[in-house]
Amino acid sequence: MGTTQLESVPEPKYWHLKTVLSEALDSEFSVGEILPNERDLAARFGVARATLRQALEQLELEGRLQRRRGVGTTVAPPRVGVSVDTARHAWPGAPGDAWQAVDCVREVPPASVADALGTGPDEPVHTVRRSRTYSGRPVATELLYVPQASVPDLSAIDAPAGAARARAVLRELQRLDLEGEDRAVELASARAEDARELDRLPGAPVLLVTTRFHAEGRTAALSLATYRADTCRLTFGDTGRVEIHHGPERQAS
Amino acid sequence: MGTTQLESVPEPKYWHLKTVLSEALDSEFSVGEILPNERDLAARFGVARATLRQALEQLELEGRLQRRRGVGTTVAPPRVGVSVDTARHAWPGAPGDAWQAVDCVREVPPASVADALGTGPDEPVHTVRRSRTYSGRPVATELLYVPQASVPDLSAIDAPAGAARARAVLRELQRLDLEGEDRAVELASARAEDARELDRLPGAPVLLVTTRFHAEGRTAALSLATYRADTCRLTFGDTGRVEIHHGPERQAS
DNA sequence: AAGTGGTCTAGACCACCCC
DNA sequence: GGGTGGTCTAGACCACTTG
Repeated sequence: MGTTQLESVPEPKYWHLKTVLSEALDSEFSVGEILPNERDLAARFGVARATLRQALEQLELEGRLQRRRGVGTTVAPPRVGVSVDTARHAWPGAPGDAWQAVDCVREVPPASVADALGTGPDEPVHTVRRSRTYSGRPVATELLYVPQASVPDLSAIDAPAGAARARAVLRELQRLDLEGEDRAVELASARAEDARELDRLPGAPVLLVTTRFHAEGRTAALSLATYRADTCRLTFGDTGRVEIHHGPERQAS
Repeated sequence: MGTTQLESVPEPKYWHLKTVLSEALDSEFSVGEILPNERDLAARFGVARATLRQALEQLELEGRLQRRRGVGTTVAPPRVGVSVDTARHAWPGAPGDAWQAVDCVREVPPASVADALGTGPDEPVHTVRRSRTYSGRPVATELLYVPQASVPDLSAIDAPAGAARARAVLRELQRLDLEGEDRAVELASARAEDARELDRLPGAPVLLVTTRFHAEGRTAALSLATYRADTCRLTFGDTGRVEIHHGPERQAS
Protein backbone atom coordinates (compact mmCIF):
# COMPACT_ATOMS: atom_id res chain seq x y z
CA MET A 1 0.00 0.00 0.00
CA GLY A 2 2.42 2.67 -1.10
CA THR A 3 -0.25 5.12 -2.17
CA THR A 4 -0.39 8.57 -0.69
CA GLN A 5 -3.41 8.80 1.53
CA LEU A 6 -5.79 11.39 0.22
CA GLU A 7 -8.87 12.10 2.27
CA SER A 8 -7.90 9.24 4.50
CA VAL A 9 -9.37 11.12 7.44
CA PRO A 10 -12.38 12.91 5.95
CA GLU A 11 -13.37 15.51 8.49
CA PRO A 12 -17.09 15.93 9.01
CA LYS A 13 -18.84 18.44 6.83
CA TYR A 14 -20.08 20.50 9.74
CA TRP A 15 -16.56 20.76 11.07
CA HIS A 16 -15.18 22.01 7.80
CA LEU A 17 -18.17 24.31 7.48
CA LYS A 18 -17.51 25.75 10.89
CA THR A 19 -13.92 26.51 9.92
CA VAL A 20 -14.98 28.19 6.71
CA LEU A 21 -17.63 30.25 8.44
CA SER A 22 -15.25 31.16 11.23
CA GLU A 23 -12.76 32.55 8.75
CA ALA A 24 -15.49 34.40 6.92
CA LEU A 25 -16.59 35.97 10.18
CA ASP A 26 -13.07 37.21 10.81
CA SER A 27 -12.56 38.70 7.41
CA GLU A 28 -15.90 39.65 5.92
CA PHE A 29 -18.24 40.47 8.77
CA SER A 30 -18.28 42.97 11.58
CA VAL A 31 -19.89 42.77 15.01
CA GLY A 32 -23.64 43.03 14.95
CA GLU A 33 -23.94 42.27 11.26
CA ILE A 34 -26.70 39.84 10.36
CA LEU A 35 -25.94 36.67 8.41
CA PRO A 36 -28.09 35.24 5.65
CA ASN A 37 -30.80 32.95 7.00
CA GLU A 38 -30.16 29.28 7.57
CA ARG A 39 -31.99 28.04 4.50
CA ASP A 40 -30.02 30.32 2.21
CA LEU A 41 -26.72 29.52 3.88
CA ALA A 42 -27.36 25.79 3.66
CA ALA A 43 -28.18 26.08 -0.03
CA ARG A 44 -25.12 28.21 -0.65
CA PHE A 45 -22.85 25.60 0.90
CA GLY A 46 -24.74 22.70 -0.62
CA VAL A 47 -25.61 20.98 2.64
CA ALA A 48 -28.79 20.15 4.50
CA ARG A 49 -30.06 22.71 6.90
CA ALA A 50 -29.44 20.40 9.86
CA THR A 51 -25.78 20.15 8.93
CA LEU A 52 -25.43 23.88 8.66
CA ARG A 53 -27.12 24.25 12.01
CA GLN A 54 -24.56 21.95 13.59
CA ALA A 55 -21.84 24.35 12.51
CA LEU A 56 -23.78 27.41 13.66
CA GLU A 57 -24.43 25.82 17.05
CA GLN A 58 -20.72 25.35 17.61
CA LEU A 59 -19.97 28.91 16.64
CA GLU A 60 -22.68 30.13 18.98
CA LEU A 61 -21.24 28.00 21.77
CA GLU A 62 -17.89 29.64 21.17
CA GLY A 63 -19.46 33.04 21.45
CA ARG A 64 -18.92 33.97 17.81
CA LEU A 65 -22.56 34.11 16.82
CA GLN A 66 -25.81 35.06 18.41
CA ARG A 67 -29.06 33.53 17.19
CA ARG A 68 -32.54 34.67 18.07
CA ARG A 69 -35.73 32.97 16.98
CA GLY A 70 -37.85 35.12 14.76
CA VAL A 71 -35.01 37.55 14.25
CA GLY A 72 -31.92 36.02 12.75
CA THR A 73 -28.25 35.26 13.27
CA THR A 74 -25.83 38.04 14.06
CA VAL A 75 -22.11 38.31 14.68
CA ALA A 76 -21.55 38.41 18.43
CA PRO A 77 -19.30 40.91 20.16
CA PRO A 78 -16.25 39.55 22.00
CA ARG A 79 -16.99 37.85 25.25
CA VAL A 80 -17.42 39.99 28.31
CA GLY A 81 -14.87 39.49 31.06
CA VAL A 82 -16.79 39.30 34.32
CA SER A 83 -14.87 39.32 37.53
CA VAL A 84 -15.88 36.50 39.80
CA ASP A 85 -14.01 37.48 42.90
CA THR A 86 -14.60 41.19 43.03
CA ALA A 87 -14.02 42.27 46.58
CA ARG A 88 -12.19 39.19 47.64
CA HIS A 89 -13.07 38.13 51.13
CA ALA A 90 -16.27 40.09 51.24
CA TRP A 91 -19.80 38.94 51.76
CA PRO A 92 -22.32 39.07 48.96
CA GLY A 93 -24.00 42.44 49.11
CA ALA A 94 -20.93 44.24 50.38
CA PRO A 95 -20.49 47.71 48.93
CA GLY A 96 -19.32 47.58 45.36
CA ASP A 97 -20.40 44.08 44.45
CA ALA A 98 -21.81 43.67 40.99
CA TRP A 99 -25.09 42.01 41.85
CA GLN A 100 -28.56 43.39 42.21
CA ALA A 101 -30.99 41.87 44.68
CA VAL A 102 -34.23 40.76 43.08
CA ASP A 103 -36.19 39.04 45.79
CA CYS A 104 -36.06 36.65 48.67
CA VAL A 105 -38.22 33.80 49.85
CA ARG A 106 -37.94 31.21 52.57
CA GLU A 107 -37.99 27.75 51.12
CA VAL A 108 -36.56 24.29 51.54
CA PRO A 109 -33.43 24.07 49.38
CA PRO A 110 -32.43 21.08 47.22
CA ALA A 111 -30.92 18.27 49.25
CA SER A 112 -27.39 18.91 48.00
CA VAL A 113 -27.61 22.52 49.17
CA ALA A 114 -28.96 21.48 52.56
CA ASP A 115 -26.04 19.08 52.89
CA ALA A 116 -23.51 21.80 52.16
CA LEU A 117 -25.17 24.16 54.61
CA GLY A 118 -25.61 21.52 57.27
CA THR A 119 -29.27 22.31 57.64
CA GLY A 120 -31.98 19.73 58.05
CA PRO A 121 -33.53 18.18 54.94
CA ASP A 122 -36.85 20.00 55.52
CA GLU A 123 -35.53 23.19 57.01
CA PRO A 124 -36.34 26.31 55.00
CA VAL A 125 -33.57 28.83 54.41
CA HIS A 126 -33.49 32.34 53.06
CA THR A 127 -33.20 32.09 49.31
CA VAL A 128 -32.07 35.34 47.78
CA ARG A 129 -32.32 35.80 44.04
CA ARG A 130 -29.92 38.25 42.47
CA SER A 131 -29.04 39.18 38.92
CA ARG A 132 -26.04 40.64 37.23
CA THR A 133 -26.05 42.71 34.08
CA TYR A 134 -23.48 44.09 31.73
CA SER A 135 -24.34 47.17 29.70
CA GLY A 136 -27.99 46.56 30.37
CA ARG A 137 -27.98 42.90 29.35
CA PRO A 138 -28.36 40.09 31.86
CA VAL A 139 -25.26 37.93 32.13
CA ALA A 140 -25.91 35.94 35.27
CA THR A 141 -28.47 34.95 37.85
CA GLU A 142 -27.77 33.74 41.33
CA LEU A 143 -29.45 31.82 44.08
CA LEU A 144 -27.94 32.63 47.43
CA TYR A 145 -28.90 30.32 50.25
CA VAL A 146 -28.60 31.75 53.75
CA PRO A 147 -29.62 29.63 56.74
CA GLN A 148 -31.53 31.37 59.49
CA ALA A 149 -28.60 30.64 61.79
CA SER A 150 -26.41 33.00 59.75
CA VAL A 151 -28.75 35.95 60.19
CA PRO A 152 -30.17 35.38 63.69
CA ASP A 153 -31.22 38.97 64.23
CA LEU A 154 -33.33 39.19 61.11
CA SER A 155 -36.83 39.91 62.25
CA ALA A 156 -39.18 37.31 60.87
CA ILE A 157 -41.89 39.85 60.26
CA ASP A 158 -40.04 41.64 57.50
CA ALA A 159 -41.12 42.81 54.08
CA PRO A 160 -43.27 40.20 52.32
CA ALA A 161 -40.67 38.25 50.40
CA GLY A 162 -39.48 40.95 48.03
CA ALA A 163 -36.32 42.84 47.12
CA ALA A 164 -36.49 44.64 50.45
CA ARG A 165 -36.17 41.39 52.36
CA ALA A 166 -33.33 40.33 50.09
CA ARG A 167 -31.44 43.47 51.01
CA ALA A 168 -32.21 42.93 54.68
CA VAL A 169 -30.72 39.43 54.56
CA LEU A 170 -27.60 40.70 52.82
CA ARG A 171 -27.27 43.49 55.36
CA GLU A 172 -27.42 41.08 58.24
CA LEU A 173 -24.83 38.86 56.60
CA GLN A 174 -22.22 41.61 56.77
CA ARG A 175 -22.22 41.33 60.55
CA LEU A 176 -20.69 37.88 60.42
CA ASP A 177 -16.96 37.43 60.34
CA LEU A 178 -16.09 35.97 56.94
CA GLU A 179 -13.33 33.42 57.35
CA GLY A 180 -12.93 32.23 53.82
CA GLU A 181 -14.62 31.07 50.68
CA ASP A 182 -14.07 28.45 48.04
CA ARG A 183 -15.40 28.18 44.53
CA ALA A 184 -16.03 25.68 41.81
CA VAL A 185 -16.82 26.27 38.16
CA GLU A 186 -18.51 23.74 35.93
CA LEU A 187 -20.53 23.52 32.76
CA ALA A 188 -24.27 23.10 33.11
CA SER A 189 -27.40 23.72 31.14
CA ALA A 190 -29.77 26.48 32.09
CA ARG A 191 -32.87 25.58 34.07
CA ALA A 192 -36.08 26.92 32.60
CA GLU A 193 -36.23 29.69 35.17
CA ASP A 194 -32.65 30.86 34.69
CA ALA A 195 -32.96 30.64 30.93
CA ARG A 196 -35.88 33.04 30.96
CA GLU A 197 -33.95 35.47 33.12
CA LEU A 198 -30.90 35.25 30.88
CA ASP A 199 -32.87 35.66 27.67
CA ARG A 200 -31.89 32.22 26.43
CA LEU A 201 -33.70 28.98 25.70
CA PRO A 202 -33.91 26.28 28.36
CA GLY A 203 -30.90 24.02 28.26
CA ALA A 204 -28.58 26.72 26.99
CA PRO A 205 -24.99 26.16 28.12
CA VAL A 206 -24.08 28.08 31.26
CA LEU A 207 -21.17 28.26 33.62
CA LEU A 208 -22.26 27.33 37.11
CA VAL A 209 -20.17 28.95 39.84
CA THR A 210 -20.65 27.46 43.28
CA THR A 211 -19.29 29.51 46.17
CA ARG A 212 -19.26 28.49 49.78
CA PHE A 213 -18.79 31.23 52.36
CA HIS A 214 -17.29 30.13 55.65
CA ALA A 215 -17.90 31.80 59.01
CA GLU A 216 -17.99 30.61 62.57
CA GLY A 217 -16.49 27.32 61.51
CA ARG A 218 -19.24 26.33 59.12
CA THR A 219 -20.71 27.16 55.73
CA ALA A 220 -22.63 30.32 56.46
CA ALA A 221 -23.96 30.87 52.95
CA LEU A 222 -23.94 29.16 49.61
CA SER A 223 -24.17 30.84 46.23
CA LEU A 224 -25.09 29.16 42.95
CA ALA A 225 -24.40 31.62 40.16
CA THR A 226 -25.35 30.86 36.59
CA TYR A 227 -23.45 32.74 33.88
CA ARG A 228 -24.26 32.73 30.18
CA ALA A 229 -21.48 30.61 28.73
CA ASP A 230 -21.75 32.12 25.28
CA THR A 231 -21.19 35.72 26.30
CA CYS A 232 -19.07 35.50 29.45
CA ARG A 233 -15.46 34.90 30.29
CA LEU A 234 -15.05 34.50 34.04
CA THR A 235 -12.01 36.27 35.40
CA PHE A 236 -10.22 35.50 38.63
CA GLY A 237 -7.51 37.58 40.18
CA ASP A 238 -7.25 40.93 38.53
CA THR A 239 -7.90 42.53 35.24
CA GLY A 240 -8.37 39.76 32.72
CA ARG A 241 -8.85 42.34 30.07
CA VAL A 242 -6.72 40.75 27.39
CA GLU A 243 -8.27 38.80 24.54
CA ILE A 244 -6.69 35.40 24.16
CA HIS A 245 -7.88 32.51 22.10
CA HIS A 246 -6.50 29.52 20.31
CA GLY A 247 -5.44 30.36 16.81
CA PRO A 248 -5.01 27.94 13.92
CA GLU A 249 -2.63 25.15 14.72
CA ARG A 250 0.94 25.68 13.55
CA GLN A 251 4.02 23.74 12.69
CA ALA A 252 6.87 23.50 15.14
CA SER A 253 10.08 25.19 14.17
CA MET B 1 -60.34 34.73 28.99
CA GLY B 2 -61.12 32.98 32.23
CA THR B 3 -60.06 29.54 31.02
CA THR B 4 -57.31 27.64 32.72
CA GLN B 5 -54.39 27.30 30.36
CA LEU B 6 -53.60 23.69 29.71
CA GLU B 7 -50.52 22.90 27.69
CA SER B 8 -50.28 26.56 26.79
CA VAL B 9 -46.52 26.26 26.87
CA PRO B 10 -45.80 22.82 25.42
CA GLU B 11 -42.23 22.02 26.33
CA PRO B 12 -40.13 20.43 23.62
CA LYS B 13 -40.07 16.66 23.50
CA TYR B 14 -36.35 16.42 23.96
CA TRP B 15 -36.58 18.56 27.07
CA HIS B 16 -39.21 16.39 28.61
CA LEU B 17 -37.28 13.33 27.54
CA LYS B 18 -34.17 14.63 29.22
CA THR B 19 -36.08 15.10 32.46
CA VAL B 20 -37.50 11.60 32.32
CA LEU B 21 -34.14 10.07 31.54
CA SER B 22 -32.47 12.11 34.23
CA GLU B 23 -34.87 10.79 36.85
CA ALA B 24 -34.43 7.26 35.57
CA LEU B 25 -30.67 7.64 35.89
CA ASP B 26 -31.06 8.69 39.50
CA SER B 27 -33.36 5.89 40.49
CA GLU B 28 -32.79 2.92 38.23
CA PHE B 29 -29.20 3.01 37.10
CA SER B 30 -25.84 2.95 38.78
CA VAL B 31 -22.53 4.39 37.68
CA GLY B 32 -20.92 2.54 34.80
CA GLU B 33 -24.09 0.75 33.79
CA ILE B 34 -24.76 0.72 30.06
CA LEU B 35 -27.99 2.06 28.63
CA PRO B 36 -29.98 0.47 25.81
CA ASN B 37 -28.78 1.64 22.42
CA GLU B 38 -30.16 4.78 20.82
CA ARG B 39 -32.44 3.01 18.35
CA ASP B 40 -34.09 0.97 21.07
CA LEU B 41 -34.43 3.92 23.40
CA ALA B 42 -35.97 6.06 20.67
CA ALA B 43 -38.47 3.33 19.86
CA ARG B 44 -39.31 2.85 23.51
CA PHE B 45 -40.11 6.54 23.94
CA GLY B 46 -41.82 6.80 20.58
CA VAL B 47 -39.57 9.50 19.17
CA ALA B 48 -37.17 9.78 16.28
CA ARG B 49 -33.58 8.89 16.98
CA ALA B 50 -32.47 12.48 16.37
CA THR B 51 -34.82 13.70 19.09
CA LEU B 52 -33.57 11.15 21.54
CA ARG B 53 -30.01 12.13 20.70
CA GLN B 54 -30.79 15.75 21.54
CA ALA B 55 -31.73 14.64 25.05
CA LEU B 56 -28.67 12.40 25.39
CA GLU B 57 -26.40 15.20 24.23
CA GLN B 58 -27.64 17.45 26.98
CA LEU B 59 -27.18 14.78 29.61
CA GLU B 60 -23.67 14.14 28.35
CA LEU B 61 -22.95 17.87 28.50
CA GLU B 62 -24.07 17.86 32.10
CA GLY B 63 -21.74 15.01 32.88
CA ARG B 64 -24.48 12.49 33.53
CA LEU B 65 -23.72 10.20 30.58
CA GLN B 66 -20.71 9.08 28.67
CA ARG B 67 -21.03 7.99 25.06
CA ARG B 68 -18.42 6.24 23.00
CA ARG B 69 -18.72 5.35 19.36
CA GLY B 70 -18.68 1.66 18.72
CA VAL B 71 -19.21 0.94 22.40
CA GLY B 72 -22.35 2.43 23.86
CA THR B 73 -23.75 4.87 26.38
CA THR B 74 -22.91 4.49 30.04
CA VAL B 75 -23.81 6.27 33.23
CA ALA B 76 -20.98 8.64 34.08
CA PRO B 77 -19.42 8.94 37.52
CA PRO B 78 -19.79 12.28 39.32
CA ARG B 79 -17.59 15.03 38.01
CA VAL B 80 -14.04 15.18 39.19
CA GLY B 81 -13.09 18.24 41.21
CA VAL B 82 -9.77 19.45 39.85
CA SER B 83 -7.94 22.14 41.70
CA VAL B 84 -6.93 24.97 39.43
CA ASP B 85 -4.78 26.91 41.82
CA THR B 86 -2.81 24.19 43.47
CA ALA B 87 0.28 25.73 44.95
CA ARG B 88 -0.98 29.27 44.77
CA HIS B 89 1.71 31.69 43.72
CA ALA B 90 3.93 29.04 42.31
CA TRP B 91 5.29 28.61 38.82
CA PRO B 92 4.16 25.79 36.62
CA GLY B 93 6.41 22.86 37.27
CA ALA B 94 6.96 23.69 40.93
CA PRO B 95 7.08 20.65 43.19
CA GLY B 96 3.67 19.16 43.70
CA ASP B 97 1.93 20.54 40.70
CA ALA B 98 -0.49 18.20 39.01
CA TRP B 99 0.84 18.42 35.48
CA GLN B 100 3.13 16.19 33.53
CA ALA B 101 5.45 17.62 30.91
CA VAL B 102 5.03 16.03 27.49
CA ASP B 103 7.26 17.94 25.17
CA CYS B 104 8.49 21.33 24.15
CA VAL B 105 9.09 23.05 20.84
CA ARG B 106 10.05 26.52 19.78
CA GLU B 107 7.40 28.04 17.58
CA VAL B 108 5.68 31.28 16.73
CA PRO B 109 2.57 31.50 18.91
CA PRO B 110 -0.85 32.71 17.75
CA ALA B 111 -1.06 36.49 17.50
CA SER B 112 -3.22 36.84 20.61
CA VAL B 113 -0.65 34.96 22.65
CA ALA B 114 2.18 37.08 21.28
CA ASP B 115 0.22 40.17 22.25
CA ALA B 116 -0.22 38.98 25.81
CA LEU B 117 3.45 38.09 26.09
CA GLY B 118 4.62 41.27 24.44
CA THR B 119 6.75 39.35 21.98
CA GLY B 120 7.08 40.19 18.33
CA PRO B 121 4.57 38.77 15.88
CA ASP B 122 7.14 36.43 14.35
CA GLU B 123 9.18 35.66 17.43
CA PRO B 124 9.26 32.01 18.40
CA VAL B 125 8.73 31.14 22.07
CA HIS B 126 9.12 27.96 24.07
CA THR B 127 5.88 26.06 23.81
CA VAL B 128 5.58 23.43 26.48
CA ARG B 129 2.88 20.81 26.20
CA ARG B 130 1.69 19.26 29.42
CA SER B 131 -1.11 16.94 30.37
CA ARG B 132 -3.06 16.22 33.47
CA THR B 133 -4.71 12.96 34.38
CA TYR B 134 -7.06 11.74 37.07
CA SER B 135 -7.00 8.07 37.98
CA GLY B 136 -5.26 7.31 34.75
CA ARG B 137 -7.68 9.22 32.52
CA PRO B 138 -6.69 12.44 30.79
CA VAL B 139 -8.66 15.43 32.04
CA ALA B 140 -6.73 18.35 30.64
CA THR B 141 -4.05 19.42 28.22
CA GLU B 142 -2.04 22.60 28.40
CA LEU B 143 0.01 24.80 26.17
CA LEU B 144 2.45 26.88 28.18
CA TYR B 145 4.11 29.70 26.30
CA VAL B 146 7.42 30.91 27.72
CA PRO B 147 9.33 33.67 25.94
CA GLN B 148 13.07 33.26 25.68
CA ALA B 149 13.41 36.38 27.83
CA SER B 150 11.91 34.53 30.80
CA VAL B 151 14.48 31.75 30.67
CA PRO B 152 17.62 33.59 29.52
CA ASP B 153 20.04 30.99 30.86
CA LEU B 154 18.50 28.09 29.01
CA SER B 155 21.18 26.73 26.75
CA ALA B 156 19.92 26.70 23.19
CA ILE B 157 21.62 23.41 22.47
CA ASP B 158 19.41 21.38 24.74
CA ALA B 159 17.58 18.13 24.21
CA PRO B 160 15.90 17.95 20.78
CA ALA B 161 12.45 19.25 21.56
CA GLY B 162 11.22 16.54 23.87
CA ALA B 163 10.03 16.08 27.42
CA ALA B 164 13.54 16.73 28.65
CA ARG B 165 13.55 20.19 27.16
CA ALA B 166 10.10 20.83 28.63
CA ARG B 167 11.43 20.05 32.07
CA ALA B 168 14.46 22.23 31.47
CA VAL B 169 12.27 25.20 30.61
CA LEU B 170 10.13 24.66 33.70
CA ARG B 171 13.22 24.39 35.84
CA GLU B 172 14.59 27.67 34.56
CA LEU B 173 11.24 29.32 35.15
CA GLN B 174 11.49 28.70 38.90
CA ARG B 175 14.40 31.11 39.11
CA LEU B 176 12.17 34.04 38.30
CA ASP B 177 10.38 35.92 41.03
CA LEU B 178 6.66 35.30 40.55
CA GLU B 179 4.78 38.49 41.31
CA GLY B 180 1.26 37.38 40.61
CA GLU B 181 -1.08 35.63 38.27
CA ASP B 182 -4.55 36.11 36.92
CA ARG B 183 -6.93 33.66 35.36
CA ALA B 184 -9.95 33.49 33.14
CA VAL B 185 -12.31 30.59 32.50
CA GLU B 186 -14.50 30.28 29.45
CA LEU B 187 -16.33 27.69 27.42
CA ALA B 188 -14.69 26.58 24.20
CA SER B 189 -14.72 23.64 21.87
CA ALA B 190 -11.81 21.27 21.68
CA ARG B 191 -9.34 21.72 18.85
CA ALA B 192 -8.65 18.54 16.92
CA GLU B 193 -5.31 18.10 18.66
CA ASP B 194 -6.65 18.56 22.17
CA ALA B 195 -9.66 16.37 21.46
CA ARG B 196 -7.40 13.48 20.51
CA GLU B 197 -5.40 13.93 23.69
CA LEU B 198 -8.54 14.08 25.83
CA ASP B 199 -10.13 11.06 24.18
CA ARG B 200 -13.02 13.12 22.84
CA LEU B 201 -14.27 14.10 19.41
CA PRO B 202 -13.20 17.41 17.89
CA GLY B 203 -15.49 20.21 18.96
CA ALA B 204 -16.29 18.63 22.31
CA PRO B 205 -17.09 21.23 24.97
CA VAL B 206 -14.11 22.16 27.11
CA LEU B 207 -13.31 24.68 29.78
CA LEU B 208 -10.45 26.91 28.67
CA VAL B 209 -8.43 28.30 31.54
CA THR B 210 -6.10 31.13 30.61
CA THR B 211 -3.46 32.01 33.17
CA ARG B 212 -1.00 34.85 32.94
CA PHE B 213 2.07 34.68 35.14
CA HIS B 214 3.63 38.02 36.03
CA ALA B 215 7.26 38.58 36.83
CA GLU B 216 9.66 41.43 36.41
CA GLY B 217 6.78 43.72 35.59
CA ARG B 218 5.58 41.82 32.55
CA THR B 219 3.80 38.64 31.54
CA ALA B 220 6.53 36.07 31.94
CA ALA B 221 4.50 33.06 30.85
CA LEU B 222 1.06 32.26 29.55
CA SER B 223 -0.83 29.03 30.04
CA LEU B 224 -3.81 27.86 28.01
CA ALA B 225 -5.28 24.84 29.75
CA THR B 226 -8.10 22.83 28.20
CA TYR B 227 -10.25 20.78 30.59
CA ARG B 228 -12.90 18.26 29.61
CA ALA B 229 -16.10 20.07 30.46
CA ASP B 230 -18.12 16.90 30.81
CA THR B 231 -15.97 15.28 33.47
CA CYS B 232 -14.39 18.20 35.33
CA ARG B 233 -15.45 20.67 37.96
CA LEU B 234 -12.78 23.32 38.40
CA THR B 235 -12.16 24.23 42.00
CA PHE B 236 -10.63 27.42 43.30
CA GLY B 237 -9.60 28.06 46.84
CA ASP B 238 -9.55 24.90 48.84
CA THR B 239 -11.15 21.56 48.90
CA GLY B 240 -14.25 21.80 46.76
CA ARG B 241 -15.09 18.25 47.59
CA VAL B 242 -18.80 18.72 48.15
CA GLU B 243 -21.31 17.71 45.51
CA ILE B 244 -23.72 20.50 44.74
CA HIS B 245 -26.16 20.77 41.90
CA HIS B 246 -29.46 22.32 41.10
CA GLY B 247 -32.35 20.16 42.09
CA PRO B 248 -35.88 20.29 40.71
CA GLU B 249 -37.43 23.71 41.08
CA ARG B 250 -39.60 24.17 44.14
CA GLN B 251 -42.38 26.30 45.44
CA ALA B 252 -41.71 29.14 47.83
CA SER B 253 -43.04 28.71 51.32
C1' DA C 1 -48.57 37.92 6.66
C1' DA C 2 -44.01 36.96 6.00
C1' DG C 3 -39.69 35.56 7.61
C1' DT C 4 -36.73 33.81 11.15
C1' DG C 5 -34.72 30.15 14.03
C1' DG C 6 -36.35 25.81 16.88
C1' DT C 7 -38.24 21.17 16.82
C1' DC C 8 -39.15 16.73 14.80
C1' DT C 9 -39.33 12.92 11.55
C1' DA C 10 -37.79 8.61 8.95
C1' DG C 11 -34.71 7.25 6.71
C1' DA C 12 -29.49 6.35 4.99
C1' DC C 13 -24.65 5.64 5.37
C1' DC C 14 -20.19 5.92 7.87
C1' DA C 15 -16.45 5.22 11.51
C1' DC C 16 -15.33 2.68 15.20
C1' DC C 17 -15.06 -1.24 18.59
C1' DC C 18 -15.31 -5.91 19.78
C1' DC C 19 -16.02 -10.65 18.98
C1' DG D 1 -19.62 -9.28 10.91
C1' DG D 2 -22.60 -7.24 13.81
C1' DG D 3 -23.53 -3.64 16.92
C1' DT D 4 -22.60 0.98 18.56
C1' DG D 5 -22.72 5.98 18.26
C1' DG D 6 -21.67 9.90 14.65
C1' DT D 7 -22.98 12.24 10.41
C1' DC D 8 -26.14 13.64 6.88
C1' DT D 9 -30.36 14.28 4.22
C1' DA D 10 -34.93 16.38 2.70
C1' DG D 11 -38.53 17.29 4.11
C1' DA D 12 -42.48 19.17 7.64
C1' DC D 13 -44.43 21.95 11.15
C1' DC D 14 -44.10 25.17 15.16
C1' DA D 15 -42.90 29.46 17.97
C1' DC D 16 -41.53 33.79 17.71
C1' DT D 17 -40.61 38.55 15.93
C1' DT D 18 -41.39 42.19 12.91
C1' DG D 19 -43.60 45.13 9.42
